[in-house]
Amino acid sequence: MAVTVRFAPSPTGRLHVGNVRTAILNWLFAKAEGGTFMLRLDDTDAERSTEAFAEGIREDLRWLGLNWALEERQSARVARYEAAAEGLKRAGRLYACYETEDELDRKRKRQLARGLPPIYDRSALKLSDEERAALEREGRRPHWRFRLANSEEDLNPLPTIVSWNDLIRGDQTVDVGSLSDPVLIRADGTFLYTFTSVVDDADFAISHVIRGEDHVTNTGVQLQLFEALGADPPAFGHHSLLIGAEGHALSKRLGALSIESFRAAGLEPMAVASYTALIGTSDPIEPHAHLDDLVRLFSFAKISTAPARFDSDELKALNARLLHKLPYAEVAPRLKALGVGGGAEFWDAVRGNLATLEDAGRWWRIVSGDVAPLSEDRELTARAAALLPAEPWDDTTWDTWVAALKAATGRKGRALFHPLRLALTGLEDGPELKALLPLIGRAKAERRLRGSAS
RNA sequence: GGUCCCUUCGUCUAUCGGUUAGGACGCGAGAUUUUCAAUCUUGAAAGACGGGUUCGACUCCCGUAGGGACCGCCA
Repeated sequence: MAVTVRFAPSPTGRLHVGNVRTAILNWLFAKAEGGTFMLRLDDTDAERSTEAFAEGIREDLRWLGLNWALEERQSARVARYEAAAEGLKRAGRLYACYETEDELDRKRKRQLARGLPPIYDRSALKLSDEERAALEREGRRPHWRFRLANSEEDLNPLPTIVSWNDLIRGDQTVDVGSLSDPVLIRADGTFLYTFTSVVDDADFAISHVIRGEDHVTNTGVQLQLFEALGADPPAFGHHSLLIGAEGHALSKRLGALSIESFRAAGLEPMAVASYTALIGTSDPIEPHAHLDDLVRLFSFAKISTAPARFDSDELKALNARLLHKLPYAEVAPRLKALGVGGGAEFWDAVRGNLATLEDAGRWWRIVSGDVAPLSEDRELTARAAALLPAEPWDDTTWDTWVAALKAATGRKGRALFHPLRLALTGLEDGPELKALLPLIGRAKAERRLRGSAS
């Protein structure tokens, strides 16, 4: 069977870590199986869905390198949903309800107050044709519910326990007998996610649905919908959700966790991809330079069922580690775009000190641009300037120079190197001076050691 | 109120009845860099709690506690 998976965000916001974990798990699985990855925009909520968010989501996906073979949007498939709904109505699985949202809300509260589960009581099922007509005359428009199998109400009881073998969680069961019949069609005639998702999964022959564990009960309902629609259901896999570093639900301050913000903070897409693909799995969370590496690692068996903590400090550290191991060839074009020169020699000198790639630009300016030196010990740096060897310089220059300086001043260790670093770079810390010195060059080095900006 | 899921070093996790409970990140130490960072080596660090079952439980069962999810005319 051909593998086809879909990532189905609703364009009501930008992508965040949780979303992206679902996206990348789907993408990785598709690639591992030589299958198809589809982007489906679930925009049935017209109130909140916007084209700007849809484009933002595409942008986020592209930035991560998660390409999709086809794209669909649910708002364009209404005719198809109408046809499917007709079939359900004919089969008696879809029934008209006339309660207002207010009435339903009160009903739920009453049930809860009495210690009962807030389940729809199916009173609409008992309405006579005359009653329905009267309600319609009042101006009420019906919304439609899908009648779940329920042995209590059915003359020919269907089993209420729905089960499947979850790709990640193993054998799962959901008792739909304890669930409300889901509303599939709003009073205004528009369709709800539970329904459109199933119709689409069937129509596009989705073979595997990989999503968050917040959907496990939905799966019970949707499995019944597949059956009612006469469609073969896909396999399901539900991963755990991410929680915050403090150990509580993540959903709160999602803005700070958007992919957009990671990009703005200068994080590497592969750091974000590595982190989201590996967190909550038994593989070590290590930086990988290519999505292919993550594809090779992918396995449902490695995905844990316990919620994992997302820690942005860990993401940042992973980003730094990724940069530290990246060879020059991988970053050369991007360095050029940042206006960074110096070739591989420069990159190898500074990469161990980078938190983001932009930092390379900072070091390039220190090496090639103007730096206001900090004078901690004018006498020492003046002696140092006088002892600077003649050019040409190479990677032995530093050792020769330092040996001479040490002999002349008797200084060593921090007392010797700290003033030199401050004068040469204007900073407390940074890459090895031995590698930096030839990059700075004699003229600049001398002026900086003498205390003038250069 | 109901249903489902989870709980091993600080963090992500391995173990699928018998292990010195392993790895990775982080942390400590050492080496190297005659400074800082990077790098290498090395060390400390864990089975939530209480009951069972068993010759033997991290592993199986029950309970407790804690955490997560769902119960929408959101997705």
